[in-house]
Amino acid sequence: MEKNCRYVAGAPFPYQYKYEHMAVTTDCIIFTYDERTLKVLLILRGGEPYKGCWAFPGGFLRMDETAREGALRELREETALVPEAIRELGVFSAVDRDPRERVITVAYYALVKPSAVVGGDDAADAAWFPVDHLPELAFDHRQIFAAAMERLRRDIHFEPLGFDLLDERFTIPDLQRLYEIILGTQFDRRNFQRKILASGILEEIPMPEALGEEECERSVPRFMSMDDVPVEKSRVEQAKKRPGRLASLFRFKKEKYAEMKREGDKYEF
Amino acid sequence: MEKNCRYVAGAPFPYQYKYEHMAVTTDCIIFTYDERTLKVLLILRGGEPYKGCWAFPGGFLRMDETAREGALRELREETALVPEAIRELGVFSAVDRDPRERVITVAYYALVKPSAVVGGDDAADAAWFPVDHLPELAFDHRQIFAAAMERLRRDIHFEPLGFDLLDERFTIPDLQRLYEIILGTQFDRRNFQRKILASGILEEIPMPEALGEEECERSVPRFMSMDDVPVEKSRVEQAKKRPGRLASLFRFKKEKYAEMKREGDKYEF
DNA sequence: GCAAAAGTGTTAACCCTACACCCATGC
DNA sequence: GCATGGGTGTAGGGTTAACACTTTTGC
Repeated sequence: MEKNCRYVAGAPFPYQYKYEHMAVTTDCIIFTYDERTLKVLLILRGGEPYKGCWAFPGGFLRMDETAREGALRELREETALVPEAIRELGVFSAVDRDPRERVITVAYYALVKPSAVVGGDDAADAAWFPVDHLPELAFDHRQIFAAAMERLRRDIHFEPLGFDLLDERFTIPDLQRLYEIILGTQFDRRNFQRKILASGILEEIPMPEALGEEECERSVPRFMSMDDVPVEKSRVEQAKKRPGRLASLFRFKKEKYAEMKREGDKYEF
Repeated sequence: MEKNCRYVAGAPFPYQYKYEHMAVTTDCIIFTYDERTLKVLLILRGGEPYKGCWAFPGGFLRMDETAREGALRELREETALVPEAIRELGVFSAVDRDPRERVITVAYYALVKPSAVVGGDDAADAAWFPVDHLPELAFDHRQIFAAAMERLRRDIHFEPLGFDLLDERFTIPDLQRLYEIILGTQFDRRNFQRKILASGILEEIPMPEALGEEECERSVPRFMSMDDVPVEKSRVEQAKKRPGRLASLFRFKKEKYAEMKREGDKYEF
């Protein structure tokens, strides 16, 4: 087979090809839900182009990794996050989307719990932004973001994505608020409760256990949006704030959902 | 900005880079529905690698075109087909999927009417294969095909894709068979009819017009699967074949569906 | 006690499913 | 006539949406 490329060790431009090649990058749109707000993770760009602009974490794809692996690697390097699952969002390939050279990007999106946001050292310039208050974004990342929001809205109907955005234990009203934010609609409180419970994927956490909140080490959010102050919202504090009956805590029954999927029962919201 | 690449005119390998680059290709999975069978379009590979194997139409992405444009161009060049719409299926990026060099591919899928299959000269080696009788495929195209089938099954629930696969005029029983093949299920004849009519996206073709079939130039299928003989199935011939009442002809009300989409009414099957 | 938030129950409208029945056509 | 396939109507069960009522909590 005729070779179309060669490597010239020591040359200033050692990778040489018969035909022009483009660069391939990956980008990750990471959502979380905290303080009743849907947020995405952005990185402040330290170098050109778009220096000083915010952008989604990502970078050039290596030769020895798949696009998915590359996306996860860049995300880990830049933010120390390791989401349970990332989903392919699509390819963005406008010819002039990067001023340096022809670059196409494979975008992924993922959902993380607020409690998953810990550690990560080389990411002094990472921050969470509410989805409706994004700064100016580098490259075509505004367009990528729009695609991610639309996709999230579509996918949440058929997969219990909301639970990936909430902490281990959550209340149903909280879950409802999340769905309302994502879908931009309002639901009847009572019907929502019944519907979500009827699906059988929730498990109530009995009271005694629910009260033992103090022992549960709550990790402090690692990245904060600009003018944020970390707020510890234990069940007790939540109760102290405003009147009204305390909501019960629930857990997502992962195994039950996995079983439903195996059996072919389709989850739908 | 520091340059990472250069062009050395006249050199045997004129495109030179500081960092290794991968190649990017596009592939198209084209479905059609003919003779009560769901089929995909394959190209017989004339060169290495996988010479003599069948593969989906596609090729290397150029520097001056988006992935979508590249996919459409390759498809046009190889098969003379110009589908109304192609949808991104996903990126396939296993590191060893191409023996020549590192190649990732952006796959698209599209649906075409049997009548759209005409002309195209440089495609002597293109052929339609029933989806359940595919030959051995080149590269990871078997895996790409599986993804395309799954995707088609998912998408058809929320978009009237079936109509893209049928000719301008079709009967409801034909449409039902198509849905059953794609989804692998059976529907009640009567409920199917009512449901699809209730959606309001079909328009009946009145009898006199429906009978004027002869005038309607039917294009002869351009590509045929191996052991196929072209069969002209006019309404009259269809009637001649087997007993039973003739089914009415319908047309897909494209404008009506576009309007529904604008209004936010979601189509669902 | 009062307002606010959470949880439970009820009813009526709607939709979907499973049929029964009738119409048109070839043999 | 009879078998085959297409088109229309209807009754019953299940689901959903809208709302009333009760419980728990802060002030």
